[in-house]
Amino acid sequence: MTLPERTVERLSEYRRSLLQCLEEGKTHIFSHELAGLHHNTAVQVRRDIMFIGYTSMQRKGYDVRELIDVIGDILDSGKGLNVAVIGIGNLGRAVTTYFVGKRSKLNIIATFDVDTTKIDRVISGVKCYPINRMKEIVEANNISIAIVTVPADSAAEVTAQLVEAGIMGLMNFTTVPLNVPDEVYLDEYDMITSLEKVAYFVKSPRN
Amino acid sequence: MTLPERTVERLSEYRRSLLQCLEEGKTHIFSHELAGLHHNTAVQVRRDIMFIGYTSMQRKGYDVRELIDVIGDILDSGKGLNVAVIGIGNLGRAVTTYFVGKRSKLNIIATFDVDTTKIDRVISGVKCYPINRMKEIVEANNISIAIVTVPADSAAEVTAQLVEAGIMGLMNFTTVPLNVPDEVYLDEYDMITSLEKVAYFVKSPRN
DNA sequence: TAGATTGTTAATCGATTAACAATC
DNA sequence: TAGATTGTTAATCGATTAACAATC
Repeated sequence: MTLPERTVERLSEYRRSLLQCLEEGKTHIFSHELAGLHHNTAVQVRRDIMFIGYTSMQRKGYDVRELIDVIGDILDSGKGLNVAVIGIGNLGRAVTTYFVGKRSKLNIIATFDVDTTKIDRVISGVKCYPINRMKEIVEANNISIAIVTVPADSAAEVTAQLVEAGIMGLMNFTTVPLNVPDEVYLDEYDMITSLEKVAYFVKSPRN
Repeated sequence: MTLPERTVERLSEYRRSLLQCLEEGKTHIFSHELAGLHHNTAVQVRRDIMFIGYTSMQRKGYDVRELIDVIGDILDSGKGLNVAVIGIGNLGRAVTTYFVGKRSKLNIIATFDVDTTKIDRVISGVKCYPINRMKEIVEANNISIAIVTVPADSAAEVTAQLVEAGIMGLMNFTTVPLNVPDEVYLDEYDMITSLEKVAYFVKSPRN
């Protein structure tokens, strides 16, 4: 059974708030409290948690630690997945440093770039490889997810290589839409669109 | 009348493809062609275009140049809006260089940072100011949108200052949810959530 | 004309919210 | 108990897709 996309997103967000709570020594949390930490309602929270089949300590709220574990069972694969960042400009470096160190089952274990001066450099503990060794490294290290932060004009080519190398999930941060086969999961994030959307709603607020 | 959020996003994407078409000398485009450039159907494209009230040269497809203009009338405010980037680490620099130069009615005209060594530095032609001059600079330059790329632990404080300075739209790239008054438009983008979502759907493909 | 394409209404799908009985 | 909170069904909302008449 597959969860709704939006629920998956929120569970990821809840988990981080819950980890924060744990650090602060909070052992239980009510649905309305968790809702308050996000832009969200208590009903939504309860429904999301219903989806994953966890039930609370009635009357005391959800057990923070247990809920973290249950969300982990859903979101993390058993052993975790390996991730590569393709293109190590400002954005690639930002994304890499962002993720490394975050306790997570998702491990960034390689970066790639065409720029030969970057090869073998280590960014936040992750080594940079030449892009023509991609297939070899991806296969050897069982990398299943790629984060694409290359310039727009090389995006299509790099994507074809990634698919060829057997990547199963892709995050696209370039400004052009990518094309992948159906079996590859693609998440497109377009900053320009997001900013233009903000500009639109700043001017014409949703009454 | 306010357009659906998803339609606004797609219009922004269409526009960039159309600009690309224009450069390539293409003067007209069919709905199914435009759909093919995005992950999208011809019906969706026509419905989006219906919303903005543009009608095509029947039988020859949409006039590329005209459609660009009509989308511009909807998305761009008359004179354009001014934007600031708050926090000029890797991500802040990436975002700034990303936008500058893109022909757009959205102008990044200032960046801010706490790090005194960065003050007065110029990134992609945009000057960096100390964060304690925020209100002054925002007001003097009529900045209405802020892109927040500061570390998580200063996000809340910076946001309060931005709201106080009169910012009307906010893009949040930090890992913590922000709180703003109702009249301020907030777009949250969370990379960690996006990556965890990709990981989830890689493992359990939507049948 | 026949075929391709459009604009628009109606039906469907997916996600959120309202309502409420059950529990402590 | 009364009040707070939960889990879950039903209603609503928003966005996508199907269907189709109209146009060139």
